[in-house]
Amino acid sequence: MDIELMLKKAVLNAVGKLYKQTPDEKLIQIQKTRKDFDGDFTLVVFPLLRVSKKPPEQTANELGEYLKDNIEQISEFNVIKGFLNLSIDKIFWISYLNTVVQDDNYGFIKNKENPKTILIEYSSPNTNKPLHLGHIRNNLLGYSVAKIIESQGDKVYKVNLVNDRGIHICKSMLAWQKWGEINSYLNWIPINNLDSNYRSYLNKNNYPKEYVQFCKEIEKYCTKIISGYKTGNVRSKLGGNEYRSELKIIFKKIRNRGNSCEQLKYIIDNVDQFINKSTFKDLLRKRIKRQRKKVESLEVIKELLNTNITPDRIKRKGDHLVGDFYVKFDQEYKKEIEELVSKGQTEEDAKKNAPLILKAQEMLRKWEAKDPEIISLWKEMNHWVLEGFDITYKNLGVDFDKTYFESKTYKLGKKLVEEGLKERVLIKKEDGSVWVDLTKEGLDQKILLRSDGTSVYMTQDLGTAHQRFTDYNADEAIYVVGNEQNYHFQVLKIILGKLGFSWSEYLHHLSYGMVELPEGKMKSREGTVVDADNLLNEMTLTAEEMSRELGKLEGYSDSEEKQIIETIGLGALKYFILKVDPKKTMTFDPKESIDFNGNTGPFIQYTFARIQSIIRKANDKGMKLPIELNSKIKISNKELQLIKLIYSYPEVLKEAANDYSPAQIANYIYDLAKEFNQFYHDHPILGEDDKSISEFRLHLSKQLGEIIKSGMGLLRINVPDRM
RNA sequence: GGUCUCGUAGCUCAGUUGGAUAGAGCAAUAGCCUUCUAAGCUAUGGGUCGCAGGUUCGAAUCCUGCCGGGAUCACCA
Repeated sequence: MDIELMLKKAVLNAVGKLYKQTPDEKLIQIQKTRKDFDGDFTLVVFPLLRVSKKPPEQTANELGEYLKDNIEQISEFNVIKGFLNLSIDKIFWISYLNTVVQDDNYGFIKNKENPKTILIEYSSPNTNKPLHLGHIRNNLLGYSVAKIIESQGDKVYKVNLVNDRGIHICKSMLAWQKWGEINSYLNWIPINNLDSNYRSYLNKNNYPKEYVQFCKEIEKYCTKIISGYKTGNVRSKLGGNEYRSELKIIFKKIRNRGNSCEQLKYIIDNVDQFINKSTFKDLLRKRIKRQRKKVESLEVIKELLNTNITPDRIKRKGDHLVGDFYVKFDQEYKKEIEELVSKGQTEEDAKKNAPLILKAQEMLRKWEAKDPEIISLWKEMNHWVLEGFDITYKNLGVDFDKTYFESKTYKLGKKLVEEGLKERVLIKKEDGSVWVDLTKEGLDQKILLRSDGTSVYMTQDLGTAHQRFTDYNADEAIYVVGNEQNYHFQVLKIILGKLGFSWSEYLHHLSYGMVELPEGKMKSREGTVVDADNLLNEMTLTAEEMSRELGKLEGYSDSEEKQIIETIGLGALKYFILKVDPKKTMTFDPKESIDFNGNTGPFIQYTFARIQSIIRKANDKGMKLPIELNSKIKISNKELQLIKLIYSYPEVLKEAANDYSPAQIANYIYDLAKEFNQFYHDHPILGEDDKSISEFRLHLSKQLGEIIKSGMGLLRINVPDRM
């Protein structure tokens, strides 16, 4: 039963009876009474004055009297200025709570009539660099909105469109070809810039297996020889003391390099020197025949060091490795531009003429011509990146029903354009390029096919939109894409409309604001990006530190500990991002923004854990929840307030689904948790003597816990039973 | 320059189908752990809702102009 609807009808009825005139339904404004006034629902009477033709206070009083006398659930009313505050009988609220407790999917809509099929695209990464903070917002939003819409009974398909082709990936490929030898890579990659995983990995001496083997071999041979000299087993004619001292020097050099990381670099840098030393080689070859194979294996290792790096060899996440090369490309490209400028070219020309960019463009052409060598490199590098993304997605807790690749879809849309030309919706210019004229819509002209007949981004998006709607027979499609593309989607929608697709009006752009750092925008070229994997890691570390400090991790096994800190760290991050209205630009301060007190994820998780603790204790006591609550008990204002909050949950979900706004759920849950903590503070639950009241409070708490879990679940945030 | 968008407490954000005295958290200060988890609770201070007009019973919310920040306006994606 919807009490608000009932009230509305009652008021309509009352006005008709009292003033002999039925007002427009829109004039009946029922809203929840504000906290600082008595009452549950408020009727704003100002709009009704036209009908009543009496002053506001009098009108309100007359209506109040009538409603109190005629509506069973209305127990009290009061009038302040032009506001009629109505109080609903507490018996109603208690019985409402009763029905809610018995509903396992409270707030969710099941078996909706005519459910819609809705596609939601999010993430849409480029395969040339790892995911960053902006992607985190995108992914969390996309996943959460999908869940929220699903909760309202519609069928949702989550879709990812991976941008795996284009000049950007060629840049990484080219840099890999040029500076990808392991030797070279380890030389230019700034060790300090490597992520913490990699650093700790090096410090643990877990070198790539080839290096480990290499170092071991060298060391083994050398000690063997040296000890041979010492014990006199090696005859002097085989080498003499000169070898011995030489080997000693090599060892000393290696060992003087400080940490293992630098030792490794030193060995790699000087591998030629070691292996080519005739002394060393000859010694191994001639004098220790049995070791012949090992000498050869040294050659193999040398070979390996001169081959190109892969994620496997260095144990670096593939997306990060490819990202390294993207950055490297940019650095070298910049150098070339500077050089050309110093030789007298304008910057603009230099950007076009730099050899590197020309090569990258050539590579793209080869790719389009399906050059086998390029294609296989492209496949390999994309594979690395996608493997890396999968890990990040898994850590974030997001997934997809289907992944589209631009390499397969980029040619789509041409047909649509051709048809558009036939229909004379589009125009062909003299040079053969195809445009759409949007000047009537207050926009510019937009190109759809280049003069050489190839498609642009827009063409492809037209095609994928069409394909998706047909693939899924969808009713709506939502694109979770940053607000920098507002113009693009505006145009996309108009063009699809012009091409005659009626579904174009059901294409929504969920445009979210950028995530900025305190210093301003994130810029990958300037290194001011917050890497997604790093951030997730650091959140967990902070959570661990915090929990230890508070002594919350005592008495847990390692795996329980790990689970708790991950839940908390991730919860803090996800909540922080999702509580902000999607469309707003948000600021993220890595050091200060992430808090565990106040309006945060951990605060809510903590509240949930508290409730679970009470329930555990109740079970221990053998307390059972009654099927039917005693509706005659007295309940406090705080308790009433909590029931009213529970009452509004379904409405919050509905609004959040309509507005694509997880933030509304986040803020609601925060409210709920805050109110609960206040209630908890001064209402004993298990310690209450009156059994009916104790049962009621336990009931109430349990239900609040359920809603916290359910709401947080829609934000993809887990809640721990204890913390 | 055109178009779009945002501007609320020192900071991060709620609040906008027009409704009562504009709310939280962080930071600051002062309190509360022999009782269900103190990642909690209570209290204090902190505001020209960017500015100026307009619409009306009533404007942070709607309209216009201005100021300030951001995005976008490629035969890039």
